[in-house]
Amino acid sequence: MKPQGNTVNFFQQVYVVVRLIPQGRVSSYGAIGRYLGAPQSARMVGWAMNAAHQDATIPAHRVVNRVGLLTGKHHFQGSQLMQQLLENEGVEVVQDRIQNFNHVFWDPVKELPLWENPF
DNA sequence: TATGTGACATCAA
DNA sequence: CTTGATGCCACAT
Repeated sequence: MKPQGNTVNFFQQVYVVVRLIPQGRVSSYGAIGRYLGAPQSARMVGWAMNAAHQDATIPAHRVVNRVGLLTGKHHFQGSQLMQQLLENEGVEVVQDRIQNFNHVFWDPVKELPLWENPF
């Protein structure tokens, strides 16, 4: 156990939550951070994604910032790959921004009961 | 140990 | 709408 708590676990948590995002829906760094009990650590979520963006089992393209802007698209192989993936799932994207963001937004805190939480 | 960095969030102007 | 500043926490060096 770690007295100071969460190091690797935080990343693992992020991965777990991201994998739970349904197809055709998106979530935000802040929302995931809140779900993990760290509402101020949205940057960590981004960092976790950065560390995991090579992991194909993690749908990183479904994670955007709070306004639905595809801020992380430059980290994908193709400049349009992220948008392509989202549109492929039925998410409308215009000028790197998700349309109807409120409609497709998936907040783990609201949508997800506690059952998936490994803690 | 200290410093810099980041796929963010929020507020002020 | 934009820009700038601040907070946050883990990681890299």
